[in-house]
Amino acid sequence: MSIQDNKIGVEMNRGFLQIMALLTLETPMYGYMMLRFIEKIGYSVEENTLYPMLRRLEKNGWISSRWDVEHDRPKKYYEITEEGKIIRNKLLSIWQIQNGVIAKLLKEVKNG
Amino acid sequence: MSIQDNKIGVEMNRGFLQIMALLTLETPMYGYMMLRFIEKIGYSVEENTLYPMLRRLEKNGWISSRWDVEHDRPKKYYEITEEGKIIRNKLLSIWQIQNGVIAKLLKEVKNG
DNA sequence: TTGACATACTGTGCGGCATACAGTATTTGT
DNA sequence: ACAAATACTGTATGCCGCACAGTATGTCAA
Repeated sequence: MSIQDNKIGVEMNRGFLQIMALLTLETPMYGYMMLRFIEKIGYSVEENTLYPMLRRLEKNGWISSRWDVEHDRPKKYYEITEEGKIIRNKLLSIWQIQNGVIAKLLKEVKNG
Repeated sequence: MSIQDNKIGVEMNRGFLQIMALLTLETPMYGYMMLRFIEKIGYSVEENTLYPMLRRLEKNGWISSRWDVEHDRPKKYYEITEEGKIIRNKLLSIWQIQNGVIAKLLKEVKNG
C-alpha cells in the first residue's frame, strides 16, 4: 500500500514520536501505560510503533528501563536519561525552527 | 551544524520537508532555486535530499513539472497540483495537532 | 584560453525507521 | 470457561534521507 492511499500521516511521525516519548518519559512509564496516556492527550500511536521505538531509544542511551515484577504482571518501566534530556532539547529546538519556517511560508502563501 | 552532528536531526526532516516543499511550490520553482530559497528563509536541505524528494512528489501527483529550455541552461520547474494542495492541508493539520501535543507536554514537564 | 567554480540536474545504493504480521503469557470481567 | 484486555517480544517489508558518483553548461579571473 503506497503512501498516497491513506497512509499520508506515516512520515509525519518520524521525528515527532521521539520528541513525544522523551517528553513523556520525564515521568517513568511502561509501554502500555504510554499508549493510554498518549491517547488521553489527543494523539495515538500503534503499539507496533511504540514498542520498537522504546527499545531503540534505550539502545541509544536516551532512556533507561527496569522491570517491575513485584505487582501482578511484569511491567517494563522506562525513564529518560540525562543524555536523553540533551537530545530532547536538541530535537525540540529543531522542531521549533521548523515550526517557524512553516509559519513564515504559510503567511507568504496567504498574502500571495 | 546541529542537524548533521551525529544524525540526530535526520528523522526530523521526514514529514517537515514535504510540507515545506508543498508550501514553497505554490510559486513555480526549479530545484536549485528552491535550495537557495530555503536557505534564505532560515533552513537548509541537502541537494541529495531535495532532488529525489521532488521526483517522488511528482510521482505521487502532488507536484507537476515542465522543462524550461529557452533560457541558458535547462531548468525543471515544479509546481504544486490541486491534489498536492489537498495533501498539503492534511499534512499541515497533522503538524498542528503534533505541535499542540508538544506544547501540552512541555507545559506539564515545566509544571511537573 | 583555460581551468576552477557555480549552476542544474540524474541514478544507484545503504541503513534506519514506522508499521505489518505473528506470537507468548498473565489477568480481568462475565 | 472463555473472551477480552493487558503487557510484552521478534522478524520482515517498504519508504525515505543522504552518500556517492556522474553529466553537462555557464561564468569569471589569471
